[in-house]
Amino acid sequence: MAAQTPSFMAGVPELLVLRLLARREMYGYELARLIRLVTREAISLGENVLYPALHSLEARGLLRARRRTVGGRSRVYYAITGAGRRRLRDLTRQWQRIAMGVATALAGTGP
Amino acid sequence: MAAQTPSFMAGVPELLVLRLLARREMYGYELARLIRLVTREAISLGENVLYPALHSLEARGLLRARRRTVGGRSRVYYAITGAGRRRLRDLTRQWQRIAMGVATALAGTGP
DNA sequence: GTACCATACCTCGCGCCGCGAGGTATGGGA
DNA sequence: TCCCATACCTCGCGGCGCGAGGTATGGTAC
Repeated sequence: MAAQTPSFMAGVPELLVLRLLARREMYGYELARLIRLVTREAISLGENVLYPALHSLEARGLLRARRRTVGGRSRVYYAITGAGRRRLRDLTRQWQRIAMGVATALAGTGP
Repeated sequence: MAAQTPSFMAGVPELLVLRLLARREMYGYELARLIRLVTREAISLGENVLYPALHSLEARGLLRARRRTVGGRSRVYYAITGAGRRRLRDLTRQWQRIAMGVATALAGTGP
């Protein structure tokens, strides 16, 4: 019924994850830190958001996961697939369309 | 489980409605058309999205509704309240924070 | 050796909300 | 009379963020 805190976050985790993994292979914990860094603390994804998102993306064939042990630590590295890159392009376009629309509306005359 | 089409639209209707009503009192159907116009077709809110949003905003005291008959047509006009304007400021800040973060992340070197 | 923290992964359940798919009523022009 | 634009509404599905939990291990400090 009542909207408490509309988060504006819908779809953003998927977009950011695909975007960052398009640069290089990474593991979950690393992604979480990098997202905070790269958005200058504006966006912070909890692990309860990040991990389910990664699993979903992998299940849909947009990411590929492989287990590696680095420095005694076991990690799950994720790499973007071809389908993932296509998806990234789509999402980027969608995001820019919406963001442009909102920006235009907000910019209209007056307070 | 699987995300089909993450819409990036969460919270956007509320933000746009408050923004446009901050300029002047309007009725639902008018809002729907104006949103398409003001976002240059980038955003189009169906009435199934708009009306529940208006009801929710009214129930939360962010809008005030009054019935008027204009040219034989019965319309429900909505006006923003003081709480509505405060909410608008909050949402605008939140939106800009997220949008800024995403833009920064997307702008990072190379696709 | 043990307390503690950062690292690194995970799940469950709630609740919000967009959205497809419907429905009703009326005024005005063809 | 038919039809369309206007003007309002509801129900139900399903995605998804997010709070709140849980587990295991390596390194550092006491």
